[in-house]
Amino acid sequence: MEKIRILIAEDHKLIRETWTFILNNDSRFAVVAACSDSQEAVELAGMEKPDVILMDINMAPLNGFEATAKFAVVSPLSKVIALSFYSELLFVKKMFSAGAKGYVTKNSGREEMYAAILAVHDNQLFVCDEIKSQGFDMNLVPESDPDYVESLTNKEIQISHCIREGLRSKEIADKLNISIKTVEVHRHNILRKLNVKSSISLVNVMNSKNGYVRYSL
Amino acid sequence: MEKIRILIAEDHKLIRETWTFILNNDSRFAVVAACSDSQEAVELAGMEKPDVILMDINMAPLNGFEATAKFAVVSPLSKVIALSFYSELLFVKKMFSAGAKGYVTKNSGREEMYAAILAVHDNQLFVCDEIKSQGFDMNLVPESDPDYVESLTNKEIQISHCIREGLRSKEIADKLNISIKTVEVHRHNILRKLNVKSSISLVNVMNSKNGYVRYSL
DNA sequence: ATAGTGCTAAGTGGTTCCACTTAGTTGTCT
DNA sequence: AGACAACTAAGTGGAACCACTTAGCACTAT
Repeated sequence: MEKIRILIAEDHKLIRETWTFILNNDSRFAVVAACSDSQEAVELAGMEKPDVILMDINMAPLNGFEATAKFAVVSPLSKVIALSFYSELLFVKKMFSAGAKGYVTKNSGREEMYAAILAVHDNQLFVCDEIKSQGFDMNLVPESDPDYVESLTNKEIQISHCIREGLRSKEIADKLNISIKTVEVHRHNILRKLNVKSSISLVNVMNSKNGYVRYSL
Repeated sequence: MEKIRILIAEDHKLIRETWTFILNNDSRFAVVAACSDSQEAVELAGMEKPDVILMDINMAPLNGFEATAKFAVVSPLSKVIALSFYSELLFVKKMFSAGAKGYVTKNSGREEMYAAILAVHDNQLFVCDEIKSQGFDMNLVPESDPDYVESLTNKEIQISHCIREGLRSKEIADKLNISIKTVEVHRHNILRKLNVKSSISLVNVMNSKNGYVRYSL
């Protein structure tokens, strides 16, 4: 039985070193490379052609989505498992749309990680229990639908920035010279499109480095 | 040479199991107990009298400060090392004031964790490089430096973390087993003390490491 | 010309947040 | 014993948020 060859891309040093250590101490696995830089990860994937790539979605300079798309080019047979501290369904859907085969949050156990690696290596999709319990249905991920998550319009992007800066609907309305009701409609549409449950969650999504590309104006 | 006996209190299952595994595979250390509940951690500390306690600062039902204070009662010789994803200096100072002997963020490496455990076990104080690089001076930890800012109380810090994570007052109340009205009072006091006008602004302050808010576009 | 998209905005109704007050309990320090 | 701080929690009132609907106007691509 050949060992499953693994690449780890994770910017938290503690977690990266820890997983390298743990997986290398299990006869089923072999960590062939580990790095904290997503661009480097793409290059390493091209050279090593690992069976499985463990990929934090919160990385630089490429975010998890962009990196996953590049893995498909440089090493199409590698299976990507996304690692994340957050369990926002937005991220899960985006990562699967980008081509990931598994998604594991940091509330998962070690056994769950083993299961994830074995599953994707066996050509199955995998999501951890925490995501499942939030009602995520793997069958509803159309692999071929890049716009599964709707993109924001210009106005929505502008207003999402205002929200992030802590402005209230009334203040945004004054600043943009529109009605507060219009702002509220936009706010509602933003939350719906990004599948977050409150403006505070929106701020977290925007403040996280993995930021959703289209936030730039 | 006796092994250093360690208790791990950490609610993220992945991290808890991982560290249990790693430390148990090092001849210098022995993990005698691990749990995800801070109250349970206090009880375990009383029974096991571990040499070192690795303690996440954001736990329930007791937060890291409260738990650290209790450790000093039930097992005065145990050295507490605080673990945190965040590096706000305010929290570092609070933990040292509460009696912690070390502070390690999750950006630290495995070797740094080993060093921390060995250091506190040898009656030294320890902070990780990330904290040091932010200008934290261990010598300036006067057990009594209360008015740094108008500092938050333990409960307020705990609740501010919950707010940051996007939890609503009701959800926080359920998680901490207190009334929603109590949560609202704490929330109000947090905003007043930190002089921010909304929870969203609070999140921005907390998401920025050094107190200013970055809005990179 | 017609359908589609985006921006605008009003309305309704429920929930949450925010500000502030009062007040009982516990624990600590002097 | 008295003062003080922290935590608890109730109440009041108003503002803001959230969900959803309807609908007019401008622009564009088929």
